[in-house]
Amino acid sequence: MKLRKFVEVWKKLRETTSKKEKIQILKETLRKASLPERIALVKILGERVAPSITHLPPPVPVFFKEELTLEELVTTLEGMKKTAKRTEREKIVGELLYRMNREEREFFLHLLSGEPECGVREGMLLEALGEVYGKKKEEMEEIFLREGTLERVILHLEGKGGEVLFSPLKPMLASSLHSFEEIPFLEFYVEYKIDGIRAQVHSDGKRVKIFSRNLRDITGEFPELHSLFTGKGEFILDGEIFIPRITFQELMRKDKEKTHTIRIFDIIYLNGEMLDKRELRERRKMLEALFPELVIPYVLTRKKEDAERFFKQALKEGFEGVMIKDPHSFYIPGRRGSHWLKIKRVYTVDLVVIGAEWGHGRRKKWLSNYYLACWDERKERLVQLGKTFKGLSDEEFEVMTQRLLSMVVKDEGWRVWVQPGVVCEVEFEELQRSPKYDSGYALRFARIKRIREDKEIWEADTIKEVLSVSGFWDRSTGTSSDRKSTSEG
DNA sequence: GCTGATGCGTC
DNA sequence: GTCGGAC
DNA sequence: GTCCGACGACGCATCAGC
Repeated sequence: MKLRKFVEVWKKLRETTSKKEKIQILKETLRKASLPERIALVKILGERVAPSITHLPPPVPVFFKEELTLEELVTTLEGMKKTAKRTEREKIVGELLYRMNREEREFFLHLLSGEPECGVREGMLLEALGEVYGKKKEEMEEIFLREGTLERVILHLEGKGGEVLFSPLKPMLASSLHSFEEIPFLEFYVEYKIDGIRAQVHSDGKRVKIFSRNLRDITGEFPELHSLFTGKGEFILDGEIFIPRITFQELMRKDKEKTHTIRIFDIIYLNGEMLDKRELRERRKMLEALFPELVIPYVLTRKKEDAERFFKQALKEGFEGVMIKDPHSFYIPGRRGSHWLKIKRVYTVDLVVIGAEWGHGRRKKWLSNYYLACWDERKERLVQLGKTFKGLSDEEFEVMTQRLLSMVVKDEGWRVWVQPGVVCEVEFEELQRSPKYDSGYALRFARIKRIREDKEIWEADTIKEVLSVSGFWDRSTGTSSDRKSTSEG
């Protein structure tokens, strides 16, 4: 499909806000398109195919007569993301620009800014595809869940998919639970939750491939794990890669000699059979028969106290928390349902707001990202522990913005520094060493729990208190902690 | 060769 | 990753 | 219930500019 032609479609999509109309447009376009064109189309509209680029280069003359097609654009952009260096990137973008007319450039700029911005994403594309291939909505969703990407949905519908082994599916996700009281199951699994790297392991008995949470092939990054999975038949497993007793931050460091290990918590495919429609209970049995030594530590119970006990044990051993799972649940790829629940350790401290950034998009009108600080040891100076934009409602943003604006001591345009005055109760999941902040530490997953109107700034915590609350020393020295790191606030 | 900026991956 | 909000 | 936008922390690779 000529790019020029596609841009016409894109403009039509932008012109209407009607979902029905959009689907109609997509349907007609898809129907007329060839297979490669269809794939290019769903990729450009439904995925983030464009790499980001900060400085837009000028058009670079290129002696090339052929008119740009959508397919060429997509393959070029995909190639860029993989291999191209920055200078190379700019050259490629420049060349593409040179070959585009005004309207094509307009579209391309939108694309480079992150998204095509025509109000179409996976959901609508899926519906339109369904109409083209004469499939019901539920059927399409089913296929999409299993295949993971729209491209693979198309191949599936064309009868060219069906390859199960070595084509990754989206891993099942979990929702958060904040207390053990809320566990909704009569009987449930409680498993250790490991703070590592999600891994989907495929094997046909000889070859092994490992995929990340985002379906990237990470086989080559963990050679020491391959031999665990050969000679045991055909299967797909779901698990977590980690190194015992080290923090997530250390796990991310590449230059260490330490060996990775893996724990498995699910099996999705075994010797020719997809197991996603088998109950977890059954899958667990199969997994245990196949890899007894690699199964995640777990208990099966009806008692919430057991869960709590297991949670404490998990923390003691340096894990992140526990997962609670319904033994009767299916494996639903890509879904964040209520069949899997996670309960993680959280810490709470009182911090002072020392600055804020203006928001973007729907938060444009508010100061929406707050700089958080605690006292240094002598309570002489406030030192920053990172920032957060999470936890406040729209209403609270409004109030906070006005309040902070009245306290500005330095206005830098995109952000302001304010006189310390606002104290917040902040929840976070881990204290990390920071190369960036003057405190030397940063909070991971920080969010504001509430504004402490009742507290003066000198009642905020010191760095020493933050360290102690988060059990930082405990974990790095490997000694166990009895502190009240809890999920129940 | 160093430093800071930028992009992308993990969570 | 988390969170609030929109659908 | 589910999805989406708005953004957090780090480490690593790359590269521009010195």
